[in-house]
Amino acid sequence: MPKLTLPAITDAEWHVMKVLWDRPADWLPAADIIEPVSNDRNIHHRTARTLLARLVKKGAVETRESPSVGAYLYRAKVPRDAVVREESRSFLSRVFDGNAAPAVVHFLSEAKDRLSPDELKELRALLNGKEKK
Amino acid sequence: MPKLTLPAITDAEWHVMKVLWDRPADWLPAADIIEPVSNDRNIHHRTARTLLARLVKKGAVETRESPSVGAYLYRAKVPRDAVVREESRSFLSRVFDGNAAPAVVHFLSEAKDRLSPDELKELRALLNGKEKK
DNA sequence: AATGTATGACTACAGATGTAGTAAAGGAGC
DNA sequence: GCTCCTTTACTACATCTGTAGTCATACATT
Repeated sequence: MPKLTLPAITDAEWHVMKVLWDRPADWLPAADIIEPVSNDRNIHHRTARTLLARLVKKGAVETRESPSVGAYLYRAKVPRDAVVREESRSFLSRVFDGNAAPAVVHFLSEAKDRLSPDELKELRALLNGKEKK
Repeated sequence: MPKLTLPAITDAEWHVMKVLWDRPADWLPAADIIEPVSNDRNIHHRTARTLLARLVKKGAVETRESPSVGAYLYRAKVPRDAVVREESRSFLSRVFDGNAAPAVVHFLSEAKDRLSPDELKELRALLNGKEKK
């Protein structure tokens, strides 16, 4: 098992990955990926296609021959969670010297007055849950 | 007032900024910045110096003539808070679609069992403080 | 069959990034 | 005063990034 090293996903590439991650189980034709990306971000479809190609090359996306010869189907190969974890880790180490607590405080303060009651409850539960553990 | 647009600080540059941010009020000679950076990260001092120069160029660091002619003293020009806020904002929008709550949950879960009682207390206070507001 | 159209392969290209070398000039030591 | 070291200034350079163009091909449409 070649422990799939997480490829780095750049800013622009994230938009492509998000489309794929929204339907993790489906093999999508190129158009279904390129269109939303190029529309949402007002980017040339050529650009979106390049991003897709780069993601394939770096192993973040896998392909399969499509029924229509000469075309491919695409699917995310790296799981979103893993990438989120890795990005969070590197962000944390860079900006908060690796200390999660200040980061939590920061985001909490920023999000102040924008948290829904449900979210508040969830957070409080997390904090309390910890305690009991 | 030319509302100082925050320059983007790259990964490598962060290490330099951290040294400067540790003593925000002092004008430091180049050596005091370059040495720790190149030692800690095992980087050539030439490289550290280039990073410093780039930071000056992009307006993140300001300089002043030093008593010893031909040399400069350096000081952070952009405040750490502002950069942290901006980086956090862009991270949040990229990785968590701009929603702070999931991010808080994420970091909280990750930090689980590593939070000190004091940190726990602080977080709880923040959550409750919000409520009263 | 002729023509437009989507697709994939390859190319382009400026600016950012991480890494470091060379040149020039002034002070420190002998 | 001559030589060496430090500091700034400038240059180098491969790679990555964001952005997009060209080319050949296979399909779809008329």
